[in-house]
Amino acid sequence: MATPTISAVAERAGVSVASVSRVMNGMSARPKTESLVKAAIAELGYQPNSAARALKVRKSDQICLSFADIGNPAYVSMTRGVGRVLHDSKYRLLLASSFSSVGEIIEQLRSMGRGYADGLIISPIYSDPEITELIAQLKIPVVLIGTAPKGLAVDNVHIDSSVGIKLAVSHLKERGRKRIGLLNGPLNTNPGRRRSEGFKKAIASHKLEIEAEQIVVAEDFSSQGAYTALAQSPQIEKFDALICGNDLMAAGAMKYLSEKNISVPQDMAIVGIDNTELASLIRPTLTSVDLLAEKRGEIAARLLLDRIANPDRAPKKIVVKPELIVRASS
Amino acid sequence: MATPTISAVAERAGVSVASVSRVMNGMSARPKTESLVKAAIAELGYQPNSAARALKVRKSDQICLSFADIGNPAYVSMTRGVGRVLHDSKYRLLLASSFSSVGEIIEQLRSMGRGYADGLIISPIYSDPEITELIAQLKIPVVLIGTAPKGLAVDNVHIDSSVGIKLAVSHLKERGRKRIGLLNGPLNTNPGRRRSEGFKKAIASHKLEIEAEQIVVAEDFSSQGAYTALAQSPQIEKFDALICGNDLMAAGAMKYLSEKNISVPQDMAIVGIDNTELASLIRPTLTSVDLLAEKRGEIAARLLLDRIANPDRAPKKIVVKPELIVRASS
DNA sequence: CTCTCAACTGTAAACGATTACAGTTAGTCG
DNA sequence: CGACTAACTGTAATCGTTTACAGTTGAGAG
Repeated sequence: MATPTISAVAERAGVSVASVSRVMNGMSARPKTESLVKAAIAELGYQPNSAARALKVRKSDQICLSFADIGNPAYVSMTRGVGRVLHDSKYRLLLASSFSSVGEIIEQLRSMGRGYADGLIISPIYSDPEITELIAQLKIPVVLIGTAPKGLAVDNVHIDSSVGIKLAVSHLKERGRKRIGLLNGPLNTNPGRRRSEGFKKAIASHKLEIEAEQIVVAEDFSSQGAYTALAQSPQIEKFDALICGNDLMAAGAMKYLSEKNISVPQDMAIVGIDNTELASLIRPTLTSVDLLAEKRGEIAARLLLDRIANPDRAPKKIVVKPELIVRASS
Repeated sequence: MATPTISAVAERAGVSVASVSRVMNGMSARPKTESLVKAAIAELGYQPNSAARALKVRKSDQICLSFADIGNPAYVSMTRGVGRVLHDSKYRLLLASSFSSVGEIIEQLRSMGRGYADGLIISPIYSDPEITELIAQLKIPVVLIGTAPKGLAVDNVHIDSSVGIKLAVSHLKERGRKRIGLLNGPLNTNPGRRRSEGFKKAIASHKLEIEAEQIVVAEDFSSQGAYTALAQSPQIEKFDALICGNDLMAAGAMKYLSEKNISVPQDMAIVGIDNTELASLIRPTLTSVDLLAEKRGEIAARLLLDRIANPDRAPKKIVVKPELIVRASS
């Protein structure tokens, strides 16, 4: 009852291994050969060994998706988008998540040289020249989701979250808010940095109408982190609008505010980011900037498949536009 | 600049390929040999080809996690638990999600014979004799999360969700609720079926105190599905308590109720299932039965690693106890 | 009936690692 | 200093496929 090999099938069908291989791979064969082989395959329940095949053809039929933390809903959506596209292809999805340091990303990128994936979709939360260098040296196609370091020739799906913040700020301004805060996550991450930059730019472009602005940095992008950060920044309570680093943080902020009897949106407008399902489930429903993570995952996966099929085309950069979804909180 | 092979390293170091392999795998070697090899590896940036290794040693260093839908928060938590455990091992995590039919699960199980995973953690949403049969025939260790078909000798992590429902019913009864409904997901799924069974049992054991009970079946486990199902079951509004198939459904139900001006918990107590982060973020905060998905994922991963290390031990069944987390909604 | 040639088939050599087995070292002891 | 032995090293076979190349087949033309 050992797992049948291609030679067992060949013997059973009375043909050569080459013929079996050819039938398996859909190359032309005499009808009689084909039926003999197919019968033998069915009888033995033969499944080709993927390692042997991978060794020979230098393809693993796997695609690796690599991001910081599977706990983050935005990455989950991204995974869903990638998964949906790959589901209809021959590729399997290898998840390389939960790296918590630059060193780990580097480690992971190094190990891509072992050839266990035919392509990589990566959304690095940290920027680092060594990471850039490693990505550049990778011999498999790479799609980068997020801010691509200049000079790195890879396909790139980008969403300008600073535009998203600008949408939020303009919206708040139109609603007559004048004292706008940003409750951000850590600034040593790409998303954190870009949110702060975008916020400053947006404020600057409206500076006549804005009376006060402030950035509060939480220790992570969680609801608890947001709650704690607010508790430690009492002056922010005097503001009339708060943009939060993501929907979870917005929910954490709303929890804090309701405990302090600061009403949303009357006393304080709240805008989240990511437009996750959460936004429509909490009360008041949450205005949120949709960064279209699932769609970006889909696009990235399609770009990758396209690039695998067509390795020489020039790298593409696809820019996705954030959308502001206005609900009751602002 | 072709990828260096073990022979290149051997040549460079002036030793045989066998020695290189031995140094790579930590077997004893003369100090001089070891340093020569290590230097050559570093100079060439050698990474062993995983397919060649897999072919020879018949191990892929991959573990497959297979479940219905990556969109479901419970599975996401599970993935997180599995991921955390595997992160500290040599195994990579292969995700096989999004099967939408029995046929697809079968297809997937079949392909496990290709040897691309050393172990499988599966949480099948449907039951089917053919699935059972295929799992039994698999030559790699399997851990099943969920209800194991009798007679199937695999490691199993089980949570008795009917106990969870019982906790919820008892709790509601203690709070004086007498007309209790269950807003369930589809009954052709394992979770759906078990929730209904548990509900009926729990009601039966309290039947003196319960005046009315009803099961409403939504078309899926989503918040939208729950919302729609409630809208189509007006009589349920007369009930004074509603247990929901998961937290998302509970949120959907609460949305519907608030639109109908039925106040929670005064007019209607709500209990969710899964105790996701959502439960503490919505208002009123949601009482929920924690099915400990993340913990189950962790346990499953550990069971699998243990079984890989120790293939002959008897199958274990680990039963996890659901916990009722009481919050404001009940 | 033989020849031609296109279409198919089989043989055997890869792919890049691991490892049994035999051969080589070099250290120790008398 | 030589013999013995334990420890290391090298050669070559092997894992299960794919595929180049050469060999075979058979249908159709003459």
